[in-house]
Amino acid sequence: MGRWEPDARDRLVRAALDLFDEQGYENTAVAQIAERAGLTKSTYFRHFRDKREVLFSGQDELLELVTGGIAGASESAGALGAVEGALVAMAVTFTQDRWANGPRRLAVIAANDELRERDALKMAGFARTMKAGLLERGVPELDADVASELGVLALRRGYAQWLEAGGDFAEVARRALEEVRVAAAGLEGAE
Amino acid sequence: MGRWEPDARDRLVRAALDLFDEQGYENTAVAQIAERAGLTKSTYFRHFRDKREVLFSGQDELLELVTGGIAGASESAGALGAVEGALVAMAVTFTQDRWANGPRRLAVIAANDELRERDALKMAGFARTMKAGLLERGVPELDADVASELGVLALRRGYAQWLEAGGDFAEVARRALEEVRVAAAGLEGAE
DNA sequence: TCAAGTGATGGGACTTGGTCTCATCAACCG
DNA sequence: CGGTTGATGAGACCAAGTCCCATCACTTGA
Repeated sequence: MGRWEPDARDRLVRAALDLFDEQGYENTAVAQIAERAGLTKSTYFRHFRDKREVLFSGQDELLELVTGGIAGASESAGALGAVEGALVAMAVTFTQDRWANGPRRLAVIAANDELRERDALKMAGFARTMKAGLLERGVPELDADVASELGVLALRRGYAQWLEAGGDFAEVARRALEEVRVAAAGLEGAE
Repeated sequence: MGRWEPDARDRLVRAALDLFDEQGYENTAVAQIAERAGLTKSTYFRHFRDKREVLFSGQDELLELVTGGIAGASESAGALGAVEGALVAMAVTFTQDRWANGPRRLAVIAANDELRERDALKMAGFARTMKAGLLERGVPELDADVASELGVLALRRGYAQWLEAGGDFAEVARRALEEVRVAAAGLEGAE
């Protein structure tokens, strides 16, 4: 059994989420996750590079969408327009069924420092990728920095809103970005 | 020897930075850091909660300055004005002698994923603390989110500029924040 | 002056994350 | 039917991190 059963990766993800949810991240050993999935520790580490990553798989795919979304934005679009292109491009992976476990996943991450750390790194990765794409388009360095940070903020806010209320992710993210843009434009200086 | 020699913590920090610099973070064991500092692994973990943290000590102190700086900003100051208060308040710890190893530290962090991960968490911590302080002042949630993210961006940019060019940190950070503010205000929408 | 107390350290056992290597077994292919 | 491929199992191994207890330097109070 186990051997050659399909979807080893998915089984590991589900087992991990269940166990983290039931008994907490720290009280769960990798060997235990593997066992529940009908696999072994060796196999776990063949699929995920460490204990945290099981909750963050699919990131690479998203980064490619970000890069493509920014590069594919219309010539005339400004920095934020290109960032919007990135958010909209990400929408193809944000489908209801694939993210049914989104809220549980968020709760588990929020409850643990190690996981929040990994989450912060992932977010920084989005920002870095957006910034690189913007620089590629000729956006000045400062503008690229600001636009990518605001883009990640919009992504975070949009994701949370989408998990809560559902709907079309592209639309939700677009609104979140516009919201953030208006707020940023309205901030006054210090003097 | 070693026992009761003063400054155990500082010795550990210096030993760690030296070793990470010489042979890389991954190739350095905690026991080795402790040994170079004339201490043992046990003592190391009494001073730092894990291997990464030795490069990030002093964070709590900075968070307190952030909180104080925001709370202490003048009544009439807006969100960004309060954030500026936080950056200026942090300047007391950014003195040339205490940060002589800043560039080496940055290089070591940039060279390693685990350390960049911790760095991302620390930055997220600054943002969270700033946001909390702004909410405390009655700033709307969205504005607090945007202002704190821009504040952290200004902190990062200002810190890098200060390490490179020196000068008064408060002044450098203030300029960085204003720069970021102007760039954010100038970003156009997507339509 | 000395005995008790305090606080930082040493030391070592132990668990677990993570790496590495080799054996095994199912499926595929000629 | 025999060889190849690719995912898995098994187990040794190292380092991170936890825990507990002994030890020693220094302080305090009688």
